Amino acid sequence: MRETTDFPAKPQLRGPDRRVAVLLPLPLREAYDYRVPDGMELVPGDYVEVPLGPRRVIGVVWGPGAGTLDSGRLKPVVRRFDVPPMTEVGRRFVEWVAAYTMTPPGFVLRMAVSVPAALEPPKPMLAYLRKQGAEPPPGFKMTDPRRRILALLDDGPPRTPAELADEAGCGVTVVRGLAEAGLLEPVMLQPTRLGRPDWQRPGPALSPDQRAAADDLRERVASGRYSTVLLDGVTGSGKTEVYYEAISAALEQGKQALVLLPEIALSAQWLDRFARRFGAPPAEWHSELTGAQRRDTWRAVAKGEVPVVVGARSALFLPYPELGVIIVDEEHDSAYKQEEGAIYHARDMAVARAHLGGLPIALVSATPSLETKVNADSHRYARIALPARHGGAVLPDVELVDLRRDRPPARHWLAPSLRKALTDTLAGGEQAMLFLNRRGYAPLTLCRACGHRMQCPNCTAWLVEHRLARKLQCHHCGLQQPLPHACPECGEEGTMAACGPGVERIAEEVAELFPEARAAIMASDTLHGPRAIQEMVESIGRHELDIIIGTQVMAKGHHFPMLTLVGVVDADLGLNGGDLRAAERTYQLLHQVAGRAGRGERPGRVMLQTFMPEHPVMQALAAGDRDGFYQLEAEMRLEAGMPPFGRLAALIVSGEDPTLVERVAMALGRAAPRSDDVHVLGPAPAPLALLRGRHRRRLLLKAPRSTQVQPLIAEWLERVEIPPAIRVQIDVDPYSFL
DNA sequence: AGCACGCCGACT
DNA sequence: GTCGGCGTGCTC
Ligand SMILES: [Zn+2]
Ligand SMILES: [Zn+2]
Repeated sequence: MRETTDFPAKPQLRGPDRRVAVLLPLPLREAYDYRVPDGMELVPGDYVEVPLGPRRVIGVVWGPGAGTLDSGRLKPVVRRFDVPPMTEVGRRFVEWVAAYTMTPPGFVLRMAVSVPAALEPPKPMLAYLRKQGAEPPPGFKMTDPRRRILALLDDGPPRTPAELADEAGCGVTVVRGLAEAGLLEPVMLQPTRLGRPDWQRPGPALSPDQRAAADDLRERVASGRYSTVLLDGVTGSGKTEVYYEAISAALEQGKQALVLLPEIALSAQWLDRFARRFGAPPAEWHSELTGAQRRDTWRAVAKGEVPVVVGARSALFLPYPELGVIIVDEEHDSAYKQEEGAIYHARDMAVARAHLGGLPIALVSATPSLETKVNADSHRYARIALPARHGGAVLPDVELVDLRRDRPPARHWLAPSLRKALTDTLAGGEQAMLFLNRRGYAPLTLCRACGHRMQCPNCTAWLVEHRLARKLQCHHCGLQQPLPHACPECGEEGTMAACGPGVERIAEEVAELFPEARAAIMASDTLHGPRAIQEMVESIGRHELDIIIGTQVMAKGHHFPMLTLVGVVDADLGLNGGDLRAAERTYQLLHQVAGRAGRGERPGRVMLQTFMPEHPVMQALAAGDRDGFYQLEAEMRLEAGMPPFGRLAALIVSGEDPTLVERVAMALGRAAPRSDDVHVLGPAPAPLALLRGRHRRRLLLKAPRSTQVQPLIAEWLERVEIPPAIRVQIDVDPYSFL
């Protein structure tokens, strides 16, 4: 079964001096050699434990040893884990991501071995069955909770004490009491696997357009060759049913399917819908999983027991034995860009993963990224366009509210026309949503006496007032402090004033305008975890709420038939600040928000409050002119030589000492590569010039699209000495300038 | 990334 | 006199 023959140079694996290169999940420059002890057989990809200095770490056998170190200094591999080895494709993917993002390979490997506990065999869990024919001992009171647990066990599989207690609504002590009385039969349980999605289950009837799209995708999956497809269709065009067919085709081949979603789009609604189609939910992979869930899922994926994974960007690094298709839903979403640690764009890495693995990938969106759109237009990617479904959603009517004329009262943010629309909607017994992508009560607090502004000491950012929590908060580093009564600058009391609105303040205005209406805030800090979101979503679905005031968490994937009015409180919010993608992202976000209005029978109405109704983003949204917007945006990028028509890479120089940061940044600026078509801009203060106590300066390299920027940057960095107190982060294809 | 080694300030 | 601060450097 376990062959050692696929090593390119197998002699080192056998014979007297057997050594292997082991890549460790640490930011080291290369793999380290280890001696293979007698009796141990290793293949590339094997997960192993090795000594490193005084400690033991896990690693992955990367290939035959380099042999540069004399064998006397080699330490032996401690043990091999009993898990299927990382595949060749998996290892090449780690190397590819490392090379592209200019991250040490070990650092990328760390994302692929993120759950060391998964390498150990699972500990069997204690579970209980009803012991046949056992009678309660004399004096044993058959209480209600005890009876409920026995009844539960009479029909059903063995369950753990925790599960039983949970189902019976009592404590685990009740279960223990029954066990001590000899009424339960203990059994050891292997971790349970959820039901497997069944590809043979018939799907729903598809429209002819959906059928054609689904057939196209099925064929690509069956071909087992790489291709990238843009699946382009508005909300309600039935994209999801179409890509389910691709998943079904991958499972039919005995391969796995991966669905990537922005983290906040991974809702209970999504999972339910999947389960209805395939008879079982997929495995989930996201930041809210517990350690045990992570461990079981990782191990099950490695063993080929998980046919479908749905997850956030890190799901890309799970140990799939043989992926058959990747779906990137909401592919335009900026949440796919990982900005901390290894900096990568999961959508782009997914395309590379598909390429390396020889499998199709579908990028799905109603508002594709300009990158993807241009790739589809130039036929680098295929395109499947899904028209709006007959009987499906009609695009809502989008109106612009010109805040220069239609002014809200002082210290209020809802314009008269939006107030009127809210009144009408409520009178009609329908629901409304007010969208403002800003958490808290007010984004800025200032002193009316001296003008002092409350700023985060660690970041270039205002402190945001959270009135419900009675705190000032920094949204970048998490700093919290109580609201000051007196101005910290001039000492005057009662002069601190809230400036501008957040969702909490909008909720206040709503309560003032519509005291009878049932209103609630939906924001990531008011809803803790997917369960809270799910409860809120159900509550809205049951029409227990009239007005929802929401941030980004409301923009995704939830559909409410009675929600017919969407008011965007500040449509201009993302447009300020000069970000390269500001217009594109604002368009995508507002388009998605608009899609929340009026599905099903009722027409929807969307009102965008703006100070710049003439802005192309607003005009395109109002006119429903998607193609016109993309064309204009593409022309501007082409003109400026910006992505997707040019390439960017950013160097972020950071450190605690601002003068040292500046000195290193200047040295990098002087050593920058310059030629006719490669330019380096900066150093300039980075978008957050101070972040978590570190001062940051940025240099931006701009090159033609065909340029390979990595070698240029590598040479550039070698020309400059970087002191240890300074960190230089490389962001190839920076996404956000903010 | 850890973890040790190492060389200077305030403590039992 | 030691305890401990974290700067620097190594780990096959
Ligand atoms: Zn003041
Ligand atoms: Zn901060």
